[in-house]
Amino acid sequence: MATSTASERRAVAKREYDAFLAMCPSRQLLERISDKWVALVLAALGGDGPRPGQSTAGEPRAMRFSELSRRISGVSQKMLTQTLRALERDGMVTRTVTPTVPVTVTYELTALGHSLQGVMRGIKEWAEGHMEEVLTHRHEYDHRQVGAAD
Amino acid sequence: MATSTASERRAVAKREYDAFLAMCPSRQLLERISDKWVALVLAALGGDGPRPGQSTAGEPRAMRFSELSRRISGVSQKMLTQTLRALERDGMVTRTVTPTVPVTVTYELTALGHSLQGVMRGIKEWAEGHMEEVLTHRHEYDHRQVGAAD
DNA sequence: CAGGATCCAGTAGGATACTG
DNA sequence: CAGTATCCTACTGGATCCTG
Repeated sequence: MATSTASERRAVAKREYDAFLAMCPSRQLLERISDKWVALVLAALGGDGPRPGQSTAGEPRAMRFSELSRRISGVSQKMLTQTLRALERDGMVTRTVTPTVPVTVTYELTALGHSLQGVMRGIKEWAEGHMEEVLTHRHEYDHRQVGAAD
Repeated sequence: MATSTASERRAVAKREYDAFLAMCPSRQLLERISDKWVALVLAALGGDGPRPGQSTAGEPRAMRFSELSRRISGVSQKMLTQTLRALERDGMVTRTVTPTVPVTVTYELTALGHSLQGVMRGIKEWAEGHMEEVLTHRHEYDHRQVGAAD
């Protein structure tokens, strides 16, 4: 509310906000971004993952709605729209409408979105990279249930 | 299953698994860990966040069920149990039962869990650190709806 | 093509009560 | 203390239909 600069406020915020507290706004933000679709949309816009053909992987990139929809297999258009709206509202992506014959809409990461993507990329890559290990643990765990009682 | 080393398998996995694919196991793993409770439990066990009093912040630490429950405000015991079970099954945490008078159960991060926690910590901190910025964007966005039609 | 509006099933998740 | 079991609500999210 005061006339402090953004950097000033943010420095304070780091100490003020605590996601461990149920009532803290940062808790809601954590819930928002702790979402598989958010992770995948950011990853897609961030140029993450194996792309068919060569590409400027790792570079942020504007993508159309249908393009995103194809890339993130299994996402419904409702969820995609919803996720994009939320990300736009939070200032993570920009939505650009080009009034062509059938309208063209592109989404692109903002600086803020890109900073989050950097962090989220780690999550997705961790999941992909530790899959085997986790699968092994699950197998073991499930067998301990039916197996020996020790 | 084979006799390859963990690092060998992981190197392959990195290329095999793709969370963009709906059917890929890594997608399910991404869904699992893209959960606010997972993030908070890992953060708690990882010694994250401002702790009342001084503490060995940043160091993994064994915590009791009730302790976790208190630390993560707003979590129901059902969700906490469920989250801990899932994390245990996936090999992220160990559950230790000490047969004292009222039984004592402690949870602790495994090496695997700790590696994930390192990544997740970024998410939580990002949320706490960029709260102001996001709040500002939301405010702007919401006002564009009712405000001038440009 | 991009997405709003609806309907509706499935499930996440809270409240409560009981147990070793 | 550290759960398990049950009930029940509310929201998630998919499918479908419709519009600019």
